[in-house]
Amino acid sequence: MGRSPCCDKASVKRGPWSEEEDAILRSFVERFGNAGNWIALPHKAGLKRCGKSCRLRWLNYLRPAIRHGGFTDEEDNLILSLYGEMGSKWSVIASKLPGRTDNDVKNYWNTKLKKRYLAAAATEATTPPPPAAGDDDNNPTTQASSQPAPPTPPAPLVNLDAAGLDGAVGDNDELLLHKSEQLYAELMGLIEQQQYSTITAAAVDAATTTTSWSSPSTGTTSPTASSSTDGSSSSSNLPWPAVDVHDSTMMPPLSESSGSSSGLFFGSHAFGSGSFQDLLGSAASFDDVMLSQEMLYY
DNA sequence: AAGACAATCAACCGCCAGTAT
DNA sequence: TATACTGGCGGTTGATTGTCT
Repeated sequence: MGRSPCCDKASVKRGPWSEEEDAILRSFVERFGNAGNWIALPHKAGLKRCGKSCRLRWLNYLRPAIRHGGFTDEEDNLILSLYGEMGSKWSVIASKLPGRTDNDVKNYWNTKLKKRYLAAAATEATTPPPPAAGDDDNNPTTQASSQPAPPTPPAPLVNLDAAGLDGAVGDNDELLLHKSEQLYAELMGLIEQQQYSTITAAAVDAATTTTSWSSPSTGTTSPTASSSTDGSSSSSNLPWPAVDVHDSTMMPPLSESSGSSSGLFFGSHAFGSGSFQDLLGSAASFDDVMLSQEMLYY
């Protein structure tokens, strides 16, 4: 039997992510996690993206404490050492390098380290082998000892399904409205801050050096700022505490999804499935969408 | 200045393993 | 037990950027 595709490729957007999409995905994941299901996430968040694409975007780019580029000599050596031990187990290797993704390590290997490795291997062929694996100089535990900041108490996550944010309107309308208004305000704050991120990035980087981390056992968050080496927006710009979902298994479990969620509230604005993105696509700018409030009520 | 080439890296693809039903 | 579904992974592609001629 053939394998069913994870999404309808004809109806999902592909290619580079826009700032608006990043903002939506970031705000959604930091608030709700992956809602228990990456495949269903774009539907709930109003993104016309494949769930796997959302997951990849979050894990490789939007996740807090991500570092891009600027590999240190220590990291180089560790990658070379681990590759020699286990080969192209990029996820394992990346797990030994805080803030690095498997994709980054893989790209770095293919573009830079591979040549060094092959050259070293060629040299090694004519000389005695190096010390066995497990050398303390490359001990991952030692590497991890420089890790950041202890976790701090988490911000409570809103349970999307339990809160009825799937578009259903029940007796707790006021509660929903309140939560929705908060979300809307937060999203607007994020967008506004992103407009100035270029200006403030340098100052933020200079002022923030800690990273967020969380406990898998508790799914707690560490709402500390993260530095960004490339000047891109980071959780430090966010108006709410960051949820660390370094590993998706760390995400706090949400209640069972009904599977029929059909929309999401931002502020007093209810977005049906895909409707938010529909508006984005038809508007001249993201601001146009937000300013056209009457369009958002339905 | 412009074209060719190389390097980089975000994103996609398809497979596999684990889990739910 | 069989099947379907999802998350995760490694390999690969292709657009963009930088460098060289």
